[in-house]
Amino acid sequence: MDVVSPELNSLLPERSWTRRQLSISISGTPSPLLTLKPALATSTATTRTTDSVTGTSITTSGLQKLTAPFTISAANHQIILNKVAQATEAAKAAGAAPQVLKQDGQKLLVTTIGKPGQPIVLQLPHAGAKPGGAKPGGAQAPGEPKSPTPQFKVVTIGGRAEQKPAVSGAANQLPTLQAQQLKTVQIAKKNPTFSAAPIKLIIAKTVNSKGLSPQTSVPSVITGRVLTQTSPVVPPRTITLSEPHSTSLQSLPGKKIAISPLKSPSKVTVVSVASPTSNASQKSVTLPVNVALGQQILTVQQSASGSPVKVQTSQTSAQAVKPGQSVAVGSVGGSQFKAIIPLAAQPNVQQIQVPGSRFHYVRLVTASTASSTGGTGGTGGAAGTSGASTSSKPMVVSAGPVRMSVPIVPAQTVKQVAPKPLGSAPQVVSAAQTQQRLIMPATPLPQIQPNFANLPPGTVLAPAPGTGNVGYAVVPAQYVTQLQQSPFVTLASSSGFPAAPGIQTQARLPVNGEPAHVPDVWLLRYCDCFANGEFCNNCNCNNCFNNLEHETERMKAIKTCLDRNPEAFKPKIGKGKEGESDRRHSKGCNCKRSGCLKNYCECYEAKIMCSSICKCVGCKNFEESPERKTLMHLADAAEVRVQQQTAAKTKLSSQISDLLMRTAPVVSSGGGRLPYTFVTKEVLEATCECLLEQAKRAEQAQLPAPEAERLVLEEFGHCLMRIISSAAKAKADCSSMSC
DNA sequence: GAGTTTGAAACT
DNA sequence: CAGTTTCAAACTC
Repeated sequence: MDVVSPELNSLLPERSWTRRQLSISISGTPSPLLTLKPALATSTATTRTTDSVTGTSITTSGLQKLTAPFTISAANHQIILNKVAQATEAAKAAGAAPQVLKQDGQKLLVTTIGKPGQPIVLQLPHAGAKPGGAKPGGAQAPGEPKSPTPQFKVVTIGGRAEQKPAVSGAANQLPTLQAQQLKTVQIAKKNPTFSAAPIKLIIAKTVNSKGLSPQTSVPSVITGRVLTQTSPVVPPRTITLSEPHSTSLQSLPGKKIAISPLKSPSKVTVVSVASPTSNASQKSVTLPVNVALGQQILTVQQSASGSPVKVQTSQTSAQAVKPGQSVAVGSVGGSQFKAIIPLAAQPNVQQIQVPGSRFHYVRLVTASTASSTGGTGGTGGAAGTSGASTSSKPMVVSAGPVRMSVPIVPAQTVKQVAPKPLGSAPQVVSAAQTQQRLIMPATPLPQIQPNFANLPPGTVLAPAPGTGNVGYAVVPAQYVTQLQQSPFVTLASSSGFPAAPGIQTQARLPVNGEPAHVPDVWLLRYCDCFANGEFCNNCNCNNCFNNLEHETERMKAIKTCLDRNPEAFKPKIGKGKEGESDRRHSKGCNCKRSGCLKNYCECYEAKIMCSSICKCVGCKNFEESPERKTLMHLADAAEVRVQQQTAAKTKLSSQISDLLMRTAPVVSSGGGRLPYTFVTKEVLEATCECLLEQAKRAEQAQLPAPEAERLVLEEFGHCLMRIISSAAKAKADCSSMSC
């Protein structure tokens, strides 16, 4: 479950360590404290760094006792918890809340992901330790005692006693774990800004509601996870990982945030944020932990802006992700994460990819988002989203129906949302600008209520209450381009959804006000782009409605499809049942003639074998099928041949190119280097001079014209002969020199 | 490239 | 649930 190591404090503004509290709450959950699922040993420890405390039981404030032996030593600034796993296992068995060690308001969240019986060492900050560059240009809350920000060398989680640097090399590899999902996300480096306000770290996540525990239960549709630092004085401030300028996230050293998944208490998700101040800030930081089966680890790493981001999961191979791109892990409907990475190139457009959903979403952030100052935390189902010094608002996922939204403008004001170039502050095009047009009254579109679980195109992420005119639209990635090109403008309206306060709707119409033709939904059903939740782009489709110009109609079609089949936009290929590691078709194929050995078969096309849920006839796409084996062999052989041919072609091409380069004489002809080209500009000029000279001689001799022409032609022939002779000689010389 | 085959999706 | 329709991709020639 959600676990936060003390290093999380390094994410926070420079504040007194002893007054600092870290907590994790799920977006939408009222409790500001860490809602740790006790599936694995997790505990929250509040310690006093001035004293050395040893014992076996600490009464927590409202939480459980930590019965495991522990040692808190101020001398070495460590907290050693022994066999916490066992203790927390008991808590788990009892279904109890996470354990907390609490003294003087200082709280450490400890997880025992590792083996039972091995101690957990938490490196506490040294008294008087300096922030260590953790607060570049940060602001501190007025009146707040200025205290050094602790530097955490290491927080070892998972039964490892040795301390490791916060940023380590690739040597720290997770051990091979079965049924474990390792997810590594790098977060683009962000400009550090600071605020003393408490910080919430939100990792949006689509949640399978079935796996939600009471503590993490959120409104049924969507949820998020929030790491919260609470303060009795300053209202909580929320920062999402997606914030392009999220403050302390990148400015504090050594951050490892362990977050447990919402879905299942048996899973543990670890978010590790590398230190940007470290020289190895871009290196992979992997928390060396032993994780039990079924655990899920999400490692969030920080990297310099502009550097590629790698996403590593246990299911998919590493792939390069550009800064600003969203990184998606997991799959829709499961315990997946939606890690939102700031879009470096377009600060006000953040792409969000929902794992497995094949959708590419972007978050549109307006200037008001960036400039808005401070706000109280979220209310009700929606987590707090206001950020005092952040340039963009955290994505807030809320319960209930979610509706597409763009930055909402009060009254009749129209805002055009368009990606801005890198470096430019997010802006909202005001109504006075030329491209703005008032399209339609701000009325809700109740018919557009996509289910966030499915995250169809146009899903809305609502702004937090009290955050002003800020909305978030989750739209397909193509939306970004189309927003730039489209003559349409968006008009948002207030939401009428009681279950989703702040969720707003939008409606779009052509600029000329003409009502868009309602497309035949049927036409969209067979469009792969539409089925994939994408806008058509460079397709050959005629009268295409799957574009931004027909967004309203498209949204209706989406809703129609979802009404008909709530899983219409979910990927067909997913993981099998519990224990089935292989992928399989969610519905199974229905082939009759192809024997499931042609690409007509969706199973075969996905390179998976048919399963028991398939209704195919004469299926030959199973493990022992000789036809399938033969086909596989043939395919492999064909692939080998293609590779060999490609290699041969490449080699031949290279040889020819090399030969031409070596045999080409160094003869300049108009700047070009032409092989065996001797008719250069100089040769031509010389030849012409010879011909002219011959003509002058004929003229001086007063020869008749035909005779003069004959002399000129003869001279031309002599010139050609000399050119040819020179070329042959040069070639012979080149051959003799083996050049 | 045109025509045919095939299966998914939607409809009845 | 079965049959039909429609469609687009896969496939064949």
